[in-house]
Amino acid sequence: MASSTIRDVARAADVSVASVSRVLNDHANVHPDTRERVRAAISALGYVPHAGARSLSLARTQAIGVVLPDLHGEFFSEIVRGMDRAVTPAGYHLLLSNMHADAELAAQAMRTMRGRVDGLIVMAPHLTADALEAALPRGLPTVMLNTVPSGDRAGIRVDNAAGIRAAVAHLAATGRRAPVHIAGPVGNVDAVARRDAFAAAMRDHFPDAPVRIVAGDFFEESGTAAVAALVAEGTPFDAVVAANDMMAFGALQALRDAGRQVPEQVAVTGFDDVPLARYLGLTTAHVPLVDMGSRAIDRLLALISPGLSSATHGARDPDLIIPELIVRRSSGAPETL
Amino acid sequence: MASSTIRDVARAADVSVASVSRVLNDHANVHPDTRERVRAAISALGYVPHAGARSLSLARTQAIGVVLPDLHGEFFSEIVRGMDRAVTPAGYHLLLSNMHADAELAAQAMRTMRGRVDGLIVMAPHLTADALEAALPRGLPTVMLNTVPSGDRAGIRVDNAAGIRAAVAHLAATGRRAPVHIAGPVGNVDAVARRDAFAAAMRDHFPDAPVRIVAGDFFEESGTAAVAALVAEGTPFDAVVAANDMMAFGALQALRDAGRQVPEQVAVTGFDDVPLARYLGLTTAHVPLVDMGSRAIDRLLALISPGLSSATHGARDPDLIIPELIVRRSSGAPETL
DNA sequence: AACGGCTACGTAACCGGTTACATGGCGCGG
DNA sequence: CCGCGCCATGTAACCGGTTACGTAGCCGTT
Repeated sequence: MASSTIRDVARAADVSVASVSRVLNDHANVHPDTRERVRAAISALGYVPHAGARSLSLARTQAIGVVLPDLHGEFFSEIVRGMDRAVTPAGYHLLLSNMHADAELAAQAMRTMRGRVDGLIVMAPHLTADALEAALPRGLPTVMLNTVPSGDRAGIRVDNAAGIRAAVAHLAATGRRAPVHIAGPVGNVDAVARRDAFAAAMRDHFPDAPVRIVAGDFFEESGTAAVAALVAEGTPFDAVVAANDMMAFGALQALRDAGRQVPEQVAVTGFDDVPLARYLGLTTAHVPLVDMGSRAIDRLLALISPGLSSATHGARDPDLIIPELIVRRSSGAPETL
Repeated sequence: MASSTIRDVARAADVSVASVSRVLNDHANVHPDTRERVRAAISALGYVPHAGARSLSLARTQAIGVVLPDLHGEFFSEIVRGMDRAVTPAGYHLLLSNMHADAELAAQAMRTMRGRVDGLIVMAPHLTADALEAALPRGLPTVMLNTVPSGDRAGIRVDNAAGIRAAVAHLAATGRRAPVHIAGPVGNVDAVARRDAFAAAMRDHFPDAPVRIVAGDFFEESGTAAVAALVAEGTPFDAVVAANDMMAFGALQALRDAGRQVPEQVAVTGFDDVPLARYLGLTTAHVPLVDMGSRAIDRLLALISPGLSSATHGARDPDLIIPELIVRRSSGAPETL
């Protein structure tokens, strides 16, 4: 029952463990007869090498740790899918760990990765640079995703400002007069960048309009609540710029409940372009989520084994992703999909 | 740079590695002064224990392997989310591995898990029982998800027949006359069960109608193609029973393109109830995906440490999940959502 | 015949933890 | 004052692999 070890195989094949190891790893200098005997013993015993032990002696685990704040919604699952896509052909595995908001627990999560993985992808938009730097285990190659740039660590980021600017410019160009912003959680880098970009874009495109920003938390319900509150207060607005798609969906829901026509009376835009956005006809700043995931892995793998860097990505700064605005029904595009 | 080991800490604190280990694991019988010295040395060196080495000597990795065929779509991501939910509080991690269709590669994937994880969750609806049994490493606790029951292994399954029966009965009850089925990939257990259940349900509810089944592969495009083909051939039908939600979405798309009204002219039902289904108003057999994921983990954890089984689930056969039909717009429910 | 070099293989150290067992020092009862 | 037991701690084996290094045997040269 207890699975057999390399020594069992060695005994069965009447050779030393070294020879078994050589056969397993296709090393040269093994006599064909010996190789055959070892192979036979392996399949007779049903031997499967113990990856953990191998990792320890090679100091390579063939695994990549992924630390992220949540697995909710398509946003994260798309990114993880992208990572998986890139990691499998390279012979690596993904070790998932989702961390809680608390900085101490986050540090905990990152530390338990040491000795388990060869590198780390960290998505921690809610941590400060200091907290992060304190939490990261030393000597572990790390790539940050949508996280405050910290020291000289590699990171892949989305140009939040560009996405919001494009949305606001589009609203101005299509004749809207009073956009409001539903912001993401306080303390989240992306949320903050988007909020600031909204304020700046308002000054550029709507210098005379008040800058209205209402709080949200990136979840659908907060979008619904935000719009419901605006409606209840009687605040005038004819466009909603949500800081992410999920809140935009919530906003659409609330607008429907309030009997406001989209896009005739109110335009809605999101951010991320999760798959659902296409189905629901949401205008949004497209972020190549799957691609971001695989790109992060490629970057990390290059860090891990510097030699075989597979032809640097063409672009000038491949680490800054510029979202592209996809115009759909929710902001007035003719029926598509 | 190179991170320090327990021996470095021992040297710095002027104690033996045993004492350091005792401090790390909160063992009794360590003098408070010693404990303090060790703690100081640990933080001075920034020492983080090497989980791999620990695993090897304890023969416990605190990780669960998840082997699945694909990460595409919400189906899998919801399940994985459920797993993560259950695994984190137990102090375990998830090691993802998605396997390719080929049985040999699948076996490979499962084998490389040995020594990396304490248990395995296998979702392999496309493998035969034999192939599976041959591939599974011996002595590794395993729970199968939507997979042919093999030997006495634990497994969690969906009652495919019940879901399809409910859908067909609903269509009959609401006056449809000629349903067609879009089947899933050949060789997939769930797909086969659903197809057979459709044929059986047709005999029960529509004894005079022909049983029309068209091929699909669980992806959206195949649903679109299937309906497009039916329309092109002029085959009469007033209901589409898709073997999963994604194909149902594709069918909706194709129906819209063909100018057929849903649900007036054609009703559509899916299977799974992925989150998207609610947004698009799809009638579907609800499968508690997140719950299935966590339940699989609970089951596995109980297998791993038999002692502390956390109160068996109330139900009589908690391992067979009965889907419940959720009726929405696509089959004639009044406007919801 | 002596020697060098090559091939095939075994021995044992090592990766970084855990822990059974041994040990030394101390307090305490008799 | 002796001996017992307990507490705190150290030594070294072990988990299951990999591999540097050593060696035996064989061949070909000179």
